[in-house]
Amino acid sequence: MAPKVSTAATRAALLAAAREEFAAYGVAGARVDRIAERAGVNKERIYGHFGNKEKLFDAVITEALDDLTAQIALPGGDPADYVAKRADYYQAHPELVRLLMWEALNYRGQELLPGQESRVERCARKAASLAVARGEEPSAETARMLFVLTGLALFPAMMPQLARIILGEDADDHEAMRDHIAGFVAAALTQPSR
Amino acid sequence: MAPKVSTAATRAALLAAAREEFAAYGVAGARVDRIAERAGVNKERIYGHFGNKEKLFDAVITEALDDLTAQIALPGGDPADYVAKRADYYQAHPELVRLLMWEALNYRGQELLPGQESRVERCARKAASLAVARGEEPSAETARMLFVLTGLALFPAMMPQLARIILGEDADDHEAMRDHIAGFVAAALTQPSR
DNA sequence: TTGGTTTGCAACCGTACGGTTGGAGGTGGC
DNA sequence: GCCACCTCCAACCGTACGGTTGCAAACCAA
Repeated sequence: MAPKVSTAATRAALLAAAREEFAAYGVAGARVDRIAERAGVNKERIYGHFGNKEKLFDAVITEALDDLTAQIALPGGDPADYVAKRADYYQAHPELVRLLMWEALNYRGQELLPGQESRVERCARKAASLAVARGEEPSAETARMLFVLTGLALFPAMMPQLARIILGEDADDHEAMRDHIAGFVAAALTQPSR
Repeated sequence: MAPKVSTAATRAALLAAAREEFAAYGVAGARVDRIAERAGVNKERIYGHFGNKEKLFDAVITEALDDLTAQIALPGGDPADYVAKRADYYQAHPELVRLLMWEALNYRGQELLPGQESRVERCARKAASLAVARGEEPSAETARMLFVLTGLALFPAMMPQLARIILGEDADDHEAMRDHIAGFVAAALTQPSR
């Protein structure tokens, strides 16, 4: 049998190369030749390891976005600080933001891919952490709050074009936007919950 | 010369068909044969009117998103109500939301397309309206506030997959999410501005 | 030592796709 | 009435692309 390390290394190289290619171009725009070249592996190996281009995309999405939710810390006592840190993280990792967007566009109306259970679980723990920090029981309302905080953190990195239209030259001032969002969250959450 | 009405009708049919196709599939995934078929026009007419597939996409983006900003009313005295109405609008028009996302993914790091001046101008007027409603002078801060309100309204329609992960079955409860967001905005904006 | 399995490669295949071409019909100006 | 121009069509073209094939090398178990 061939060395397992080598087989695993081939697979890892393909996933890393595919992540870059799919982040930049999406499924339809990505090219399997470019992925193979970037990985330094023969393109037939993509079919050997993953089956076809779309299954490779599924694998990239599952792995990358699971990694993403693993990296993001639990909300602590300060939701404004949490959102600011997340906004910084997303700004620093636009390729992950773009994968989230390709995910949304590509899997519209579909069930979650297999393999996303831990991603769901981590988000449930984040919502629970947020509830506890607010002295509340976890509920649908705290899940919505987590979703809204996630949206506030993500949106600037997702929509640079819209930022350019609304903000003009200020669009590039990430710190100002991050601080504005943090202030917005602080203002919203110093009120007693509705 | 051929009847202008007929020429304009061909162009309009192509744009309408292209809007649906690009909203669903993006540039790379869209098919010019499908666009022509949907428009009931020969595919060569796409090249006659627009030049190539990407220029057709540019035309669709410019027209559709200019229409979008024209349709959205100015923020009035109640930003929470404004955001709720916009959230409802985006939920009812997912194809426009998707075009915004394709725009963001496709034109990363590029200058705005020619023809978007009125879109920029309308957004400037919205930011000004928001400032006036708050008894403030228009400033970078009110532009950021408009951007944040836009993000809050858009995010649920943009990220149904993430909604599914964070909210589970509640992801389909648009009214609950819209009201949560409106409450969040009301709470944030009853504070004196920082 | 041999045979079977696994992994990987170079070369190749078929077609789906964006785009082009040659010609037809209608219209208006002279 | 003729010619030039505009617009549109059916048929076509070349190639970029996802995916496949036949074979080689390495490894392991018997």
